[in-house]
Amino acid sequence: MDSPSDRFHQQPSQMCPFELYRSLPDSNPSGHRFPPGSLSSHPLFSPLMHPNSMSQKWGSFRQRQGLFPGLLVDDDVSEEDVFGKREFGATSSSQRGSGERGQAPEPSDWGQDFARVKRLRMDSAARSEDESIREGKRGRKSRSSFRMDEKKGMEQGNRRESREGRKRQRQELKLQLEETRGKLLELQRKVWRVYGGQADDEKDQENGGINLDEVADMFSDSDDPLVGNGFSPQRCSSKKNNETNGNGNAGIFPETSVDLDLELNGSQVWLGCSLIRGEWESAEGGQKFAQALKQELANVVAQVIDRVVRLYAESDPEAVSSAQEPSMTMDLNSDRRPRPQAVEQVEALPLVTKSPQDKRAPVAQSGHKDLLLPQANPSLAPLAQPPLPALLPPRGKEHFLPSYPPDNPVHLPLLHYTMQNLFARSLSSLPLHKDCLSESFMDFRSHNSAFPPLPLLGQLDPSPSDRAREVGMRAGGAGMVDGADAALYLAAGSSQEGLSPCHLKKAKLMFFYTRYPSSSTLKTYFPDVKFNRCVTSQLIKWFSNFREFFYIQMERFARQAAREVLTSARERALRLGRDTELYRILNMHYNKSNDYQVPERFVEISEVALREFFTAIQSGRDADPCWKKSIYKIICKLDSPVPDSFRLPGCPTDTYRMG
DNA sequence: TTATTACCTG
DNA sequence: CAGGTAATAA
Repeated sequence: MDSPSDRFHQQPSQMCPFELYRSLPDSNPSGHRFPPGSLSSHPLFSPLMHPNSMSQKWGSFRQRQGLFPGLLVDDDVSEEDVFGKREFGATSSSQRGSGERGQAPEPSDWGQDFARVKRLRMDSAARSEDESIREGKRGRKSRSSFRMDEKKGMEQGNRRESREGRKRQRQELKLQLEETRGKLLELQRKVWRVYGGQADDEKDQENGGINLDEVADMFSDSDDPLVGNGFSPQRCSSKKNNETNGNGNAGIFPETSVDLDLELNGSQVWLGCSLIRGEWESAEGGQKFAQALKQELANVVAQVIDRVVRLYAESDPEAVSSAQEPSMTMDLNSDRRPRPQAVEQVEALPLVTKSPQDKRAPVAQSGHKDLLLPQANPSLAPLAQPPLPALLPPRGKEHFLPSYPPDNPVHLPLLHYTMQNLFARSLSSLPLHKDCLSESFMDFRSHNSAFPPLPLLGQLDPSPSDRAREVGMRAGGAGMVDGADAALYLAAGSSQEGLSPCHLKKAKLMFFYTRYPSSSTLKTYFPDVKFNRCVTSQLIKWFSNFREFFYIQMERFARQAAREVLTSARERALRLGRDTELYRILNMHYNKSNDYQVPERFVEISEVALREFFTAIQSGRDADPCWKKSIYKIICKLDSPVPDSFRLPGCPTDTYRMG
């Protein structure tokens, strides 16, 4: 047999750490990866769904691309800028030259239509400010209220005349709006086709309809019923805009800022990934697309962390100074804190809440650590309860991408947990699917220069996942969110000392590679755990339990095989393919959520163990009270190196498959 | 002594 | 899966 490492390194080669992305263009009939209503399900339009990001990101994108000169006017560019300084038609045609790129549908007529409507709107807006405000308020009033207004108008004929004229103007405007609206909708469809690609087009036939309509809604006046949509937060905010901004400007392009939990620093996303529209259609388009998504997620994560760190810094005056250091570049020297005994105390009492004096975080030098420690404390729950108010000025995400300090694994996990907490909490207020979370976490990992993209995270497990899934929620899961993984992240975030269900899950997956991990190995692969005697022995105990289960199954199936009379049946029973019952049991035990591909190596080792048990039983060695020892010895030597991805905090399982 | 393991039990 | 215990090795 090859050496363990050799054989091990063979198998995971073709795996893609972003399997999810890679499979993006494929249609997914079951649709469980991108359920309707999930933001992630419509990556193209997700920027559009965010009132802010829509205007900023997509706006800047199309500005860069010069795609839709007509639409340009309603973006960040002020109206005066467009109509006052430039002649729209000229602008339109000149931009068209650079913007067409050969394949875009001719948008100039739409743009001109749009400009006409725009002018009309400008005219009416130019009347007077208060008037237009009243106008807007009146916009949705009933006819009776109009009549009341007219009665008042009788008193002053001039006013009435002008009002009549305005009314006509309004109607005209409305008509044109309707017309424009239709064209906009069409335009949206074309944009969708151009950017979404044909595959997505077909894939999203079912939920794509909703999507298109939603986008159309966002670009249209909000007379449409808003009930029953999938994105109530955005939609509601958009509607609010329309109602409060009477003149309807905001209704057409709801770029008005709404304080969402996550505001994306738009241009970074699209500009950062150097995406040219044409590339989306090419073969690599999917991957670029995925990168765009990744980057967007990373941005979100970075900003959220930034905000919460800031928040916490504000809530803890003593930590402010450290929190205002450029983000999370961990102070590696923070361990030379003047009160090392505090650390000792923590380590000695891993399962006990920290003493109040430790929480004080007395020295700014150690601020990062202390800053984040309480995140784990339940008392901090109120921290992120409000939907994260003040938004920080966006910072580059590289500030957050942890340059993972292998020599000092204590700090990063805290950061990681902070992210986990954040995301877990964001779950409640954002329509993000938990897939997004996992991906964003992985995004951090994959951006980590110290650990290049993980090769081990593999393809779908060919074994039937149904049975594996019927277990449902994790047994030990603190299943707050409907997915075990999200819950695990949450749980992991709730204590930086001691072991969480997430750690248990990780340990189980590690068992696929190593049955007999040394304590130093454990320390290496659980960098987010504060190791003390108790925690170490608990981890060791876990692996002991894993082994116990493993060997019990092996012996059981070996005896079962030994009972077979026919040699063929016996041989069959000693095979351990991925379609066998024994495999299913093992997978169920160590990979309950079935979101990790069982390494081939583990299957082989299991079969070795099975056969060893079998031969021992066959030869009657099992009469010896310590007959298993020799088998243990054999299995002990078959440990494989654990993939590097396990060095990172958190579960390495949720990267490529959710369900 | 301490650490690790297997085994048993709940 | 954790607690307890005994055996064993360093």
